[in-house]
Amino acid sequence: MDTAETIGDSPFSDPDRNTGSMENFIHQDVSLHQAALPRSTEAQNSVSMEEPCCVNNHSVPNINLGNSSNAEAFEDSDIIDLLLTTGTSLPSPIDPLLEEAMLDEIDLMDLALEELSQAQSEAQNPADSDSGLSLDYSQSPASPSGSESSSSSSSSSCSSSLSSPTPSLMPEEGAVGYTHIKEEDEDVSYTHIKEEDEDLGYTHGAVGGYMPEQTKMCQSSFLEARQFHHLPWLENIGHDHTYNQPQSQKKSPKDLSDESPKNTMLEHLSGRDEKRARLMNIPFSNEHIINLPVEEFNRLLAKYHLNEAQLTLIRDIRRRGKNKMAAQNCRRRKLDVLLDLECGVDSLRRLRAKLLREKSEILRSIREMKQHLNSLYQEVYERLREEQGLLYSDNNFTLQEDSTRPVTSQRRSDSHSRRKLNKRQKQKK
DNA sequence: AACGGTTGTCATCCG
DNA sequence: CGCGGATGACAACCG
Repeated sequence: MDTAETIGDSPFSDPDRNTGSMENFIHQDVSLHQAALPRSTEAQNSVSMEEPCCVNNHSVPNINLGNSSNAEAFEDSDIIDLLLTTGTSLPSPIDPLLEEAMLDEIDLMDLALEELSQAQSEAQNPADSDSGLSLDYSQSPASPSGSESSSSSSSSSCSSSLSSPTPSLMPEEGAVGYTHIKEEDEDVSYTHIKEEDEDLGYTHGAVGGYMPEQTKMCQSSFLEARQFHHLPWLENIGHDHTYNQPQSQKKSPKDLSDESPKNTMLEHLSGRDEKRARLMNIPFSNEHIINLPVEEFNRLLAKYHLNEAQLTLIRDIRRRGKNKMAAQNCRRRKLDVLLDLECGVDSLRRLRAKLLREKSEILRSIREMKQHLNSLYQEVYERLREEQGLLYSDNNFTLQEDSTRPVTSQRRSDSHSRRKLNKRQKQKK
């Protein structure tokens, strides 16, 4: 069952998410295409969770299956009871009504789901397509690992057009650090440090914990949600899984080319720690302080004769820098978890709708079989009556519509009257 | 001006 | 024990 597979395919449990990500995309595209096709009876059953999920409740409230006016009106237990009782000899008078009502409800649900799918396919025009969006990720610098690169481009496809935070351009804010240093502008040249940097062979992005390998099932949901509600938080999420890269590398060409006075001012204001480092004559860049591995970091410290204040500042800078990245990772991860949960909810909703639809199909076939059986009974009874018509009156037969055993009781009464007749004949003898 | 979102930072826990 | 990552909490800033 594909739905079960999809449900079990939790983004957290998939060890090989990178390879599966593109397949998910293909599936989604196919599903979208299918969803846009005219609906057929068979197609109803093909609704699976491969369709783009993460349809937020708030974005399409009319499909909320939790709505009592919708398919929820038929509780599962009711349907099961219905299924169980249809096999009994007592035809429930509400059976047909219930079935019809349920079918109507399910049809309404189908329509709602179909409308949703069409809205999704319309939202994903070529310019907005996932692949198109992912192209923007070519801007992002080489990631520490190839897998992460592919992961980021695929899993965060819906977000790449979104404004990725460029902290390097943001003014420093928030709590004040441990070392309070009077901030003055001093022009300390780093020219002599460059050579040292190259010797270190330091690779950007070596630091970082969260290696997101998750393939998001719900990329399109971002587009949807943004399209329908323009949720501000969604505009900044975007599953940008290039968490571990130094923020200076995450600057897009657009940012680099944007040399407006405001940005230059921000650039100037940014880097409180950078200024402190200059003030304290720290002989290497903050980027190195933050991103170097411990061993190389210690080696670097050993190369210079630094006083206690300088060492303290360097350690603070390193700690703050690492924690800054960790906080960013943490927040993005939190959003990912949230989105995955939404995907899970949506998948379960779809599964529930599918199961309800299957149940209705089963009920429908049961009803047809009962009608067929009834007609067979009637035919048999007509032939019996033709053979022994004198024994029965016409009003003796009343076919009970939609009953499983209309003739059984009839047959019982027939045999009963036959026995009476034989008894009378014997008495006459 | 109030408010919600974003971001940096600190404190703390944990491996 | 120190280090580094994760995360809750807080504050500053922004739209």
